[in-house]
Amino acid sequence: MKTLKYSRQRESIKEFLATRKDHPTADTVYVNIRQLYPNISLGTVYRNLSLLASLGEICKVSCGDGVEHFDSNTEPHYHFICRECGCVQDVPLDPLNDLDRMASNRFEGTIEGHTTLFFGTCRNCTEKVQKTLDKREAI
Amino acid sequence: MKTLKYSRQRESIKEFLATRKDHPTADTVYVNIRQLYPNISLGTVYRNLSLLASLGEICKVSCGDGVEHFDSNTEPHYHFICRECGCVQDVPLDPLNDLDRMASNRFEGTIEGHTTLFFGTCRNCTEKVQKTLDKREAI
DNA sequence: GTGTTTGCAAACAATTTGCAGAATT
DNA sequence: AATTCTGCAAATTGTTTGCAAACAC
Repeated sequence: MKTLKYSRQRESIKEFLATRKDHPTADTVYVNIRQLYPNISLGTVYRNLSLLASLGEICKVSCGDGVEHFDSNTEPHYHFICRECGCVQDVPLDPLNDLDRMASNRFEGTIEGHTTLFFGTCRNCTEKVQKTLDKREAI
Repeated sequence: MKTLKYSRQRESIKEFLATRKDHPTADTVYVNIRQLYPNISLGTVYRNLSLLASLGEICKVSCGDGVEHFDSNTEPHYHFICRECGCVQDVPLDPLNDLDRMASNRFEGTIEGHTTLFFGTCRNCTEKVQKTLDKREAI
């Protein structure tokens, strides 16, 4: 029988994630938690992130950038990743459950859900690109 | 100036990928190409897969399973990953360009496109699960 | 006291890279 | 001849794991 025991490290990881709406990586969590618990180890961060994710208290977000991101928002929702700076953001769009039905109709197997990842240029990077163009124009 | 030179290894990687509609990983490509070129190295496979992907001749598919998959079909299309066996398949559903527009309306930044990954149980695994249930019922 | 969690370091898996020699143009 | 590509091995990166001590119940 495996009961769950309290740990301040786990608690503070959960709290930290809740304060962020970007989607930090394990390493970012580590660096930040260390300000409160300087002795915490990266292994502990990874262990707790996995545990919390398997308990459904947070969720793992894979964006194809080679690193896992973590999100305190466990409601299914869409994400965006910027091709310029790699930042990950939420897209405030209700997931289309129709998509699952449409896919089921054309797929031999059981479809349980989907994730959608938008890509493009984030607001900040779009502005930067615009400024660069403006400068060129001014010459 | 960097011109592209022919290489049989690269050619055979491209040909191999074209014969497969599952979405092999670099290692699977490696194991298979080795039957034709026993001396090929994993590094060469990785280098060529990246090169081909950046040329747009194949594409990289990230499924959140920790390994990159590669696809000879460069048309944008949706994918499915099985939670049981981890296999990756195409979902024959036309990508919804509307989604990009809907997301753009609610997002400050430039949305260029999206990928969608369905998850669930593939046909094979669904059948297996069904057989297990049948057996239990029969007792 | 029993069982879980931690910090640390070592292990691992996927991918990338440096380099001398082979292949392509 | 000039340049690109390959095989090999070593390096890098992100993540997991084994273990003794610390902590929670």
